[in-house]
Amino acid sequence: MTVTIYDVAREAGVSMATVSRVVNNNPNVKPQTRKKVFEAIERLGYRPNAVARGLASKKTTTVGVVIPDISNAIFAEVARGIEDIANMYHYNIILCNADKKKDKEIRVINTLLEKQVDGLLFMGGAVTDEHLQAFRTSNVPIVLCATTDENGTIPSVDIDHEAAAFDAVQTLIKQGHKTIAMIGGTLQDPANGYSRFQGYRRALETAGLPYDENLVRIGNYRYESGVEAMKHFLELPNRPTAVFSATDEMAIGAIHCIQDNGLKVPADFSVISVDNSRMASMVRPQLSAVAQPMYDIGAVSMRLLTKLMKKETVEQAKVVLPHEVVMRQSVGSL
Amino acid sequence: MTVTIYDVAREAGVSMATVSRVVNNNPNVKPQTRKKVFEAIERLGYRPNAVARGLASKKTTTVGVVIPDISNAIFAEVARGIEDIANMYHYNIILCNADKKKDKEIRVINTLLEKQVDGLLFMGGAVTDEHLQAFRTSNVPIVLCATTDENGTIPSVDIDHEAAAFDAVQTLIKQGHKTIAMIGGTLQDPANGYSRFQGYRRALETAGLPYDENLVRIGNYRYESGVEAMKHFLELPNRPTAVFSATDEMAIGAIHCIQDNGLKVPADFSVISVDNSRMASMVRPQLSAVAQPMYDIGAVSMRLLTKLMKKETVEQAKVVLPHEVVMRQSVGSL
DNA sequence: CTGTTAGCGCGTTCAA
DNA sequence: TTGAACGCGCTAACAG
Repeated sequence: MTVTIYDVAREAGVSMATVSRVVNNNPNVKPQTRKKVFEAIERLGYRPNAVARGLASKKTTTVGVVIPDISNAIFAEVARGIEDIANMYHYNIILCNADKKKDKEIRVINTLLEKQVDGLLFMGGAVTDEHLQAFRTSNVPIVLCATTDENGTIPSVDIDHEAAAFDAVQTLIKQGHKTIAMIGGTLQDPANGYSRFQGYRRALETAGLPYDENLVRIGNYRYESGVEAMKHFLELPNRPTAVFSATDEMAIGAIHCIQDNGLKVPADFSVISVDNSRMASMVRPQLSAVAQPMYDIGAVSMRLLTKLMKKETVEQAKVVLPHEVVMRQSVGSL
Repeated sequence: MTVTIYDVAREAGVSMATVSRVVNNNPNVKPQTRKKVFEAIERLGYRPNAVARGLASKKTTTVGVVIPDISNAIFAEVARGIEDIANMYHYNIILCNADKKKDKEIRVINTLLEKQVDGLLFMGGAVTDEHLQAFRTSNVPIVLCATTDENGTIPSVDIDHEAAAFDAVQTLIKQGHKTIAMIGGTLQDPANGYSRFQGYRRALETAGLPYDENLVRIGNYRYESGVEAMKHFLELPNRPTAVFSATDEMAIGAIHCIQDNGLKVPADFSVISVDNSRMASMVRPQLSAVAQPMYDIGAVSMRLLTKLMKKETVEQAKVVLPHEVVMRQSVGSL
């Protein structure tokens, strides 16, 4: 049924070792022999079995990537960056959604390891001791993508979420805003949640502005929770004049909530967020946001992983990519 | 270094066959023996090698999915549907972006086959003879996802793109519109391009409306091409009163173009599209669109693939999922 | 219920 | 430059 390396060897009148050599581009083969083998391969329609190869060579040329949710535009962008670079280095990726749920994450990490991936890209929620434990039982390199572990022992590539949030809020402050609300993520989420909240507080503090817990609402990163949060702010006695959102989607929800209440952005409210997804320029007014280079985060982390897999020495195992605030139309001065 | 099934066997004082049995939940093992084996596994931290298993059993429990572009929200949604069901049936997915480029598609199909995937989900552009050729050399089931081949010989799951477009345009016609423009995709793309264009024409014809090629522009499915197309329409002497877009993104681009020119939707222009992505309700006015059940397309096609992989007989190898027009705010009567 | 024995398809010494 | 032989870690008969 399936044609193997033996069949090719017989057809070409050589040994299987020779076939293996030409398939793997080993230079120690006489050109004429090589030609004979290629012809036999062609004639038989031979397709190398990567599983057998993986067993023999202990390399699968596939890497595992655990991602929170591929249907989330932000992560999908990262995934594309990963796959492009993986492809460039002849790796394939096994993709697993884990929804930032610890149990699911641990589970997929293990099945990925069982499948003998050559490396692992982890994009998840918090990196707990259990994660560390699972990582430790593996002998393949791992890089954290768009996350970091607290003690920073694992290679990672991400932006500085705290600084990004700080810059966003400071932008608002520079425009004269003094009552600034925040729509955040759960503080359990170290990157998008906790760090961005810290940046918000530090910006307030630095400017000598008071912190008011009534001005922060925790959302789930999605559009709807943005409008919910904004509804709350609109009813406040000390209504804010600006809002900082941890994600584009929530920011857009907030903007629409404002507009639906007959108010205007940025005339009545300024809105800024972190992400700068494609959607930011696809709404009116166009959203001002701190740009997170999602594609690059994916690409760079995959590139880093290839180096690790080749056991190359890497100078910088913890890379922090730059962010930048891109001003569009949703922020105005007071 | 790595602990194998032999090590576990020795540690537990049984044969490797027995270890294999308990690992694979074979009932023919005395509970006590099973317990001994589990303990040994625990003690040694044994992790089954899926590659070796794959070689021996000729099954990898992984399926290949070739997708145009994971960073496109529509496809990402399909991918999520695929992965959820795959996960449910204990399959993993190897994801490959192919950008609807034939060469790239053929290439990834082959590497996927080399990796001995148990099945293939193909989501691409046109299914050419070369594709058919590549499919034929494989002996694993294949299902087309969000596409169809013309002669319909390959199992597939999709919506009826022609009918979806027809319904969208007819909605416009029912509101009294008589000059209706279309922003389409390349006619080379059988599903999103050609079929939707055919639906547009049939709707016009059915209503006795003339077809004017000046009223159709080909875009690239993205926002920017939507605004470009709309610019063109705005300058026409016989300016349309409504536009049908093949995708949400282009529709939103058109809406913004209209608004930026001081006109209003739906007062001055009605806009409708096919897709109904999350974005449709995240713009103002909210976009009316024919809903395409992307998640379900992914889920159903993966489910179909599992049946095929189990060699179950499937009644319906060509499933057409229903679409529905969801009216929001971007369509008004003339 | 358990163990023995063949492979699965290929990479890789080691000799020749 | 080539071939023979072994082993990668596991499943799957087949015996017992």
